[in-house]
Amino acid sequence: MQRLMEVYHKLLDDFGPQDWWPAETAFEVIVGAILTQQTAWKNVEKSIENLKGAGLMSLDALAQADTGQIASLTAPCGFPRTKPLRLKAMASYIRDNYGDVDSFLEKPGDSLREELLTLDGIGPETADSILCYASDKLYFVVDAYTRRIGNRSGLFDLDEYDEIQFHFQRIIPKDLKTYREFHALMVQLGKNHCRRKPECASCPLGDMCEHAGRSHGD
DNA sequence: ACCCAGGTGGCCC
DNA sequence: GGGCCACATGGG
Repeated sequence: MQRLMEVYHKLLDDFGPQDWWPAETAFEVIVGAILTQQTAWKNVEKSIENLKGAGLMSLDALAQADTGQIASLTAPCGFPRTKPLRLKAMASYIRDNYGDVDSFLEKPGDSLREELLTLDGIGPETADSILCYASDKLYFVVDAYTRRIGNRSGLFDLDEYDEIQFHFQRIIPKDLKTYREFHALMVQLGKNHCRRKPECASCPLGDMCEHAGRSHGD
C-alpha cells in the first residue's frame, strides 16, 4: 500500500529535509553509528569532538589507541566496557584486512553487510547505517522508532528487522536520497511523537496516528 | 525517582 | 527460535 509514501511526503513537508548522516567522513559515520547505539545523539556529538580533538578520528590512530583513552573520550556515550573495545576492534579489523576505509567500503553491498555483521557490536541497524550513509548502498535502516510507530499506527504489522526492511525497500523509490531521508524523518518523528506530550494536535501522521481520535499520551 | 536514548550480545528455555 | 536482561551516561 502506498500509504507509506504519503507518510514520507507529509513528514518531509512538516520537518523539512534532514540531510543525514551528520558526519565529515565515512569513517566518522562508522564511529558515530557504534557510539549512538542506545544513546542520545547529543552525547555522541561530544564524544566525536573529543576523539577529533585527541587526533583519534582516523583508522590508524583509533586502531592503535589505548582503550582507556578511548573510554574517557567517549564517556558521554556510556557503556565504557563495550564501546571503546568495539571501536578499536573495528578500526584494527579494517586496517589489518583492507588498509584503508575506502577499500573496505567499496565491497559489494551484500558481502559488506555480511562482513559488518561479524564484527563485535555491529548488528543489523548499525550495519545498514554504515551501508546506507558511509558506503552509498541501498539498505534501508530500521530503527526502534520506525518499528514502534509503524506497527502502532497500522502502517504495517511486522516485528522482524528484515521483514520491515524488505517492506520499505519494496515500496519506496530506489535512490539513496529517499532511503536516507525517510529513515532520518522517522527518527525525527519519533523524537517529537505524541508519546512524549500530553497532546499532539499537530501530529504529522494525522488520521494515521496511533492516537488519532483519542486523547494523546496513553 | 523514575523513563528514555538514532541497539547489541549473552543468557535461558 | 523467542523472550528477558545488562549495559551506562545525560536529559526530561
